[in-house]
Amino acid sequence: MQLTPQMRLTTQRQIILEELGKVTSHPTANEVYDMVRKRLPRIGLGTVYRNLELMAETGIILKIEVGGTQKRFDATTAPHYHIRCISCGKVDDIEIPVMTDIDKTAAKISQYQVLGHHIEFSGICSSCNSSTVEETLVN
Amino acid sequence: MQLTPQMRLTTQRQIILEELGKVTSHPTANEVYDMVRKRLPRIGLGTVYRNLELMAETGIILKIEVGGTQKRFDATTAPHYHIRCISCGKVDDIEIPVMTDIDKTAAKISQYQVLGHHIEFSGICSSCNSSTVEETLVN
DNA sequence: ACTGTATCAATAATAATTACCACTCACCTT
DNA sequence: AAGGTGAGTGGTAATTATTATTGATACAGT
Repeated sequence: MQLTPQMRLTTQRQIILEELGKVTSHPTANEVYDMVRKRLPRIGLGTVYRNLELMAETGIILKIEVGGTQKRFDATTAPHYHIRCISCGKVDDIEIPVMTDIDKTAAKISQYQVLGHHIEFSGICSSCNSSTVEETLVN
Repeated sequence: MQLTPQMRLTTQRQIILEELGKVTSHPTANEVYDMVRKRLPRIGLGTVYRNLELMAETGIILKIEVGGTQKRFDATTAPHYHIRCISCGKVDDIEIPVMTDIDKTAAKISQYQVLGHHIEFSGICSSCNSSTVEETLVN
């Protein structure tokens, strides 16, 4: 973990980062909390929020603030796109090559200083797709 | 407004839709509430939320649920992309041609049944850009 | 060991949205 | 046009996700 001089490598931070790195999904703060709590039962939810936010600021992890009501976090910082299941809310990476040129196109036609872009696909994941209509109605 | 048989055309709905249609920005529910309240001072915030959600479901308007903490609404339902100012949170349309082919590419390489995609650019809008650092600190 | 600061866990506060409920009014039937 | 009915409303409470506060604790440098 890239630390600034006054930043401490605490057990909580190590474990939050380790657990986030273990999964390929994009957990919410609460899901990270559940994962970390198995190893650190006394950790506070606020600590998880604070540190995920902090790591996102320093660029160690990625904060995905897209569809859905909750923020999600991603240990992979290299630019990539996401796909969200509209049924269960799960977010996966999608291996579509990143379009580096459209930022320039955007800059030309808009009044904005363009910093980047993100693509989010929406769809239905395989597990939700195999569910029957009856099961979907239960959710 | 496209109504289902048991759906009623109330004054509230008409005015919400009218006011949303007047602006090219993408107001939040609360901003729509402020706009509508000028003509219907006794309208409830819940009514605005309920009807924006309903109109988004029936496809009359578009719900933009991407970056930022609040949902935003758009009277233009034709597919198009957005650009968000990371400083003030404002969302504008961006006139980049919609890529119809990448959904098929996404479908091929993912396990999902792909339904669509959305691109959100991020940047700094002209008014925020012209602000001095001092002014930015005040916000 | 002492002091200053970073971080913690617990909890309170906030922001955005949704749910609830008694009353109202848009629309159908006559 | 008048009456009946249930979808919709406004006001408020509840919920959800997140952030701030606080007092305690741990660590680094002297």
